[in-house]
Amino acid sequence: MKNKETIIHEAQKLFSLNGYLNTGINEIIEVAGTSKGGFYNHFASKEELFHAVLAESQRIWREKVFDSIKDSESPLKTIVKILTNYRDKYLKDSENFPGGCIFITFSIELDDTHPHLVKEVHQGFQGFKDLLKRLLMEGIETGELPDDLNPTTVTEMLFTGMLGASVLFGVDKSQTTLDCSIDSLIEYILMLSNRKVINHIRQSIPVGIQEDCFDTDGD
Amino acid sequence: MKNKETIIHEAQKLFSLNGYLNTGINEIIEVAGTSKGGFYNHFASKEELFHAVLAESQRIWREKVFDSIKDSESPLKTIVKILTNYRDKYLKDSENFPGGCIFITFSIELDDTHPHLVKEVHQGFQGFKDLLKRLLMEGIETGELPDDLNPTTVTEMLFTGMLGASVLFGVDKSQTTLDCSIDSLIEYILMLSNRKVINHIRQSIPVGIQEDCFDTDGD
DNA sequence: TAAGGCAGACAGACTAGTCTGTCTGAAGTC
DNA sequence: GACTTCAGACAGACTAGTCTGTCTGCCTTA
Repeated sequence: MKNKETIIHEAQKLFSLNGYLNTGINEIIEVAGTSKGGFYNHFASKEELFHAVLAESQRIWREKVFDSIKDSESPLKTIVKILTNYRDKYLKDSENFPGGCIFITFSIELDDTHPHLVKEVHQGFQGFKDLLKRLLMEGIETGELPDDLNPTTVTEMLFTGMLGASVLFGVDKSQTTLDCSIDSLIEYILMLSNRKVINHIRQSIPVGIQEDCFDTDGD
Repeated sequence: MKNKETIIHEAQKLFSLNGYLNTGINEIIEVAGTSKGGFYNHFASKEELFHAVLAESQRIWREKVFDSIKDSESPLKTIVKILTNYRDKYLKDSENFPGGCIFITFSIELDDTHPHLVKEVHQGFQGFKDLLKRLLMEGIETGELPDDLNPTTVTEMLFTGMLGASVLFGVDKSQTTLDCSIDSLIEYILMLSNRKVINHIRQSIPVGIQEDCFDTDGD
């Protein structure tokens, strides 16, 4: 591996663990086995390294999350495959991302202080949400999902579930917890796929309702 | 407001926005309208301030999230109230937490580099999960929830959903998105509360299943 | 006068980035 | 093949500025 690639790879790991702002150039060059001169020969600034790491992370993310997904497969199968890929091939990839999902780390760390850096990250989030929504709408078309299902709501549920699972995994590093989180999401989307039953349920639950729809104790 | 309280309050806001490591003492004392001497007269170190801010944040969190929750209410009502409180009274509280959930910020930022600082945060996460699980089990006892519901799985789903909603809200600052995320969670728990229907669904969906349970295109 | 609270100069360790010089290996010439 | 030239990768001392934390002394209040 060339020096530049080594720097990107090691920086990616350190950024994933410590964040961008709290990883020093000195730390990076030490781990990468190079020097200030070696570093600044390849990168004009730390920020340029950030963009290189982000691009590489996105490449790996796509590679992992969309692994063995065929266009011919049903939309629902694709969503489930994305969820398991995200869990097993991306989040558990401690070689590239030992500190957990690097996009969440960047986002939390930089969104209020360095918005220009995370703009790209947020665009990635939005793009992924759009993809999920598109798959859900395709699922409605193919009949796998009920046609009164709200794709926006379900997309939000899936996406926040994935974000939350990553955060929690970063916290306790427990693969069991992670498995459970993602399994719950899969269960959720499969539950929705049973059309007759779900139609009946959803009719009685408008969005935004709070207390008055379940009077079990009759107060 | 006394000088010490002002420092804690302003530090809380800055930590919420920039994180702990990336907020300087100079920035804090400037916003708080004091000086190094004024600061170190009240706090032995920046770390001592961290603990003071954390304690204050936890106090506010409890106050907001458990606001107007009565012991007499049904477990399911309590869960829904916690979810709406979390959204409307805690996450939208830009006076105290302009940068979003401070516990997630701390957790993401510090879990790999300063584990001793976030230990308390993670204990708080666990305590809240335990509370949710207890409420779910109570709900099963009262008959609001089906008795074959897996409290661990549902707890995980609710908790990761809340985490994810906070992260996403921190990203796009859209109250609409936040409302949608939390509404989806409420919808989810209400969906589970319909016992007869859910029993039927859940029988056919074992945890951890992936592709082979929905052969819609028969390959 | 005594004491606590606080302002701000300061120390020393850190940061990102610069600059000078060295070393290696490829290309060109005899 | 032997020698020269030179581009560019790289090492590491350096600058300028930031960080946390210390210390002295002033100012207010009792």
